[in-house]
Amino acid sequence: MNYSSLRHTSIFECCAKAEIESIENAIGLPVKRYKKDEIILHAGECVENICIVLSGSVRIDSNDIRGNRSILKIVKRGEVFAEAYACIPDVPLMVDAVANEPCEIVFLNVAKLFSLPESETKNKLLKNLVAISSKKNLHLSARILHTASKTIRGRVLSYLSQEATKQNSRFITIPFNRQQMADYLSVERSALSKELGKMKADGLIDYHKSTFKLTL
Amino acid sequence: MNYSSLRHTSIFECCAKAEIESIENAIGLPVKRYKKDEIILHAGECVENICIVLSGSVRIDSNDIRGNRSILKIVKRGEVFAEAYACIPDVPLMVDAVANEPCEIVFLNVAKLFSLPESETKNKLLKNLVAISSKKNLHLSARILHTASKTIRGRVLSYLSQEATKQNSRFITIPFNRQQMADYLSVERSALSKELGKMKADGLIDYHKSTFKLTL
DNA sequence: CTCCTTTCGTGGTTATAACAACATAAATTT
DNA sequence: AAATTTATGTTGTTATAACCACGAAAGGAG
Repeated sequence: MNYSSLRHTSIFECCAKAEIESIENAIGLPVKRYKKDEIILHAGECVENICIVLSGSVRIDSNDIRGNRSILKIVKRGEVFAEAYACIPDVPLMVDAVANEPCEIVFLNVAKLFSLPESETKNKLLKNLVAISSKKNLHLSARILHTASKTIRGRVLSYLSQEATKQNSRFITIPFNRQQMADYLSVERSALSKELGKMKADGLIDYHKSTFKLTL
Repeated sequence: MNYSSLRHTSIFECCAKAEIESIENAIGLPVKRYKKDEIILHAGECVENICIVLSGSVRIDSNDIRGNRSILKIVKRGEVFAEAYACIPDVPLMVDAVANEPCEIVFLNVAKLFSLPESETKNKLLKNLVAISSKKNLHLSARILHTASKTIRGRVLSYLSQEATKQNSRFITIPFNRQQMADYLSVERSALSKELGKMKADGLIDYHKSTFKLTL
């Protein structure tokens, strides 16, 4: 097992090598390698493992009934996925998890983790798990908030305002290009470009690429 | 303290009276009463307590920059709110929590809970916390999925399909009236009514009030 | 530097949803 | 049961965003 990589994952944060070993001995930490585009988890199946991305990256695909694929999320090295499903038994996956590039995934069985005798290490893991889940919660809630407005302008303002608050500045840099920003706000790219242009003309914002200025 | 009510909350699920008492002795479980429409948590403040609804109900309000109020959620008796914020220190609330009717709220300090020595009871609470958070996660993800489509029809189908899967039947009852369904899908009520009518005409669905039939 | 690819903005067209106003039906109150 | 309120459906109008096609700009690779 590659402990140095594992130590830098969100779920094993603040764990020493010995602690990870003790977990491995107690409940096992199987690793699996996947080729690019290989499916790691299929929609419909039930999972009982938290999946940890040791290397490479994974994309979470939503495939609605009529074959409309859309990428919900890219899970990067050190991050985890499927943890919510793993913590709620018997709920079938709504999405696919696919290797976005060659990757190694470590599987952590949650039920076994829970049934472990109390220990400092177990406690750390649970704490980390709560933090991961809570953070994701806040992100999901924020996105819902930002896509609540019926107009593109409203969505953009909602999103940029929050970013401005977070970054504590009216000059903000967002982690998206136009297409990604459009996807995040659930609008069409060119329509977003158009609206951003109008907002600039109206003196609401200024921008260049992914840097924006809110002219309050 | 009203232990019998507390025992039936999601966070204290499966805890005996003695266990709750031990938690109360160790970290305290202050209770506060609120009048209808009294603000329990203000947007902008940071919270460190999980808030437990002992009686009454609480509504989570989003007030965007331009005074557009919208009800994000009603938290009922036995449920908790603000838990995600409480688990991630120093993140300011994006929403208000307001007493929807006279209510009693119990406050559970997460940091204190985490720093408690390991015990069976602490373990139960953490497990419950993970379950609560994970469940909420799945709900939020589902909602994002359902509002991803750009058309009302797509959103309705996405939502109803999942409900059909969950309820394991093509006859489904949803927990919403039209207005609530429209809010959930982020569309306008009358537009939703219109589209539902069209979908019925197109033979896709049948419905009466809040019961639907997917004609696959 | 040139070629190629990707990203971004623009214009025009069309589909769609928001909005407003009203009608009908259902539920609640008295 | 009548009256009031609330929920739902309907119609028409208008604003808006999706969609399509294109061109310009930026970024990378050879």
